[in-house]
Amino acid sequence: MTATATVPQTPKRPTPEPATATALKLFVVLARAQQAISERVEGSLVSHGLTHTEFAILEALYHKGPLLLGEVQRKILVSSGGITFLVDKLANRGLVERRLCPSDRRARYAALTRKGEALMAQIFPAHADAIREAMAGLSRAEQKQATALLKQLGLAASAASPESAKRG
Amino acid sequence: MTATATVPQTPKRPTPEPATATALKLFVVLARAQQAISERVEGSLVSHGLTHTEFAILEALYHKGPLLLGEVQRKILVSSGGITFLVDKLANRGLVERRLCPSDRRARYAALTRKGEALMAQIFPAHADAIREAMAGLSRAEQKQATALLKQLGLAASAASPESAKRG
DNA sequence: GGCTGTCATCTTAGTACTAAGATTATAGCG
DNA sequence: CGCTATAATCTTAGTACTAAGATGACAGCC
Repeated sequence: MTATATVPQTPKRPTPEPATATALKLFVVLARAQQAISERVEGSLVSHGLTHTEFAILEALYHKGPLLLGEVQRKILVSSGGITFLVDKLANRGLVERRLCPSDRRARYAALTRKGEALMAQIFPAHADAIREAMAGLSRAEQKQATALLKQLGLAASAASPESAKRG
Repeated sequence: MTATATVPQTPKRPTPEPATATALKLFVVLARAQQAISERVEGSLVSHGLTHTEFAILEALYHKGPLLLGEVQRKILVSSGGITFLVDKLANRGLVERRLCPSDRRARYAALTRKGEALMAQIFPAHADAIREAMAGLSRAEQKQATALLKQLGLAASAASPESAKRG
């Protein structure tokens, strides 16, 4: 690890074309906003010993009821190995259980246990509040506007990308 | 691992209050859009054997010139251990080098090597193109609108959150 | 019924990064 | 000058998840 003494200077780089510069700017701002929001909201999950992804699983089951592991996987966008790992962890904590599927012996449903239901009933309202507060930098109308723009953006980006469909 | 046979059913959950529902929706859409965009853009980095974070370091150095490790860290929002780890990796690949700081014997500058400069000159235009294409779901005006909204959102979320300032 | 391609989940090895802490150096005060 | 609090970077142990692959089951065709 050789370190060299020098004085730093800002380099000259080619200026991007305006349409590209606009896209680059949005890219950076989008990533920053998402990170800031996530960190803000994740704070309320840490105190319950839950990662963002674990919570996402609990939330999906809470609102949708029992789901096949593959359905959960596709809903929260994790790998197949990841869903096994995460459901194992939640099952070990007694929050989730696996159930047989009557029509397909390969498949398994993940479902909240009573303990998991109780936990979600307790923490989901606070989580929703944390999200509401995190979004308070925008008015309700602005939030709807942002939602419409981002939905359009996300759908277009997903539609043209094979990566979004491949996860496992 | 006990699995129980059952028929899945959708549960009844309390309906969130409208302002909260709007915020929840934006939260989901924001995360989805960010993930779709990231996956789309990261595809072009993988072929060069670079992770998103590695590339972010290279890009920061490419545009700003040599930076103290702590400056890089704060710019790309990683932990202090992370910056050491990542700069080590990039240095081992000959893309980045550490340089002494004349005024502070604790500090180190990270700087692109000639090899790193050449790589960035090669791949940054393609990366910028990938971003432009990923954002093509929105018109230029819509991109600017989204940028303004997200900037406001991100700044407000960061300002009220101590987590964004703590990264060590 | 047998066969083949595909699917659902699990297993395994690996990695990108974090949190906590250690070490050395600096800044500021008395 | 000495002391103390703080700062910059590195070290270490750990973890959340991925990619690749394995295993058993299902669907559809002949």
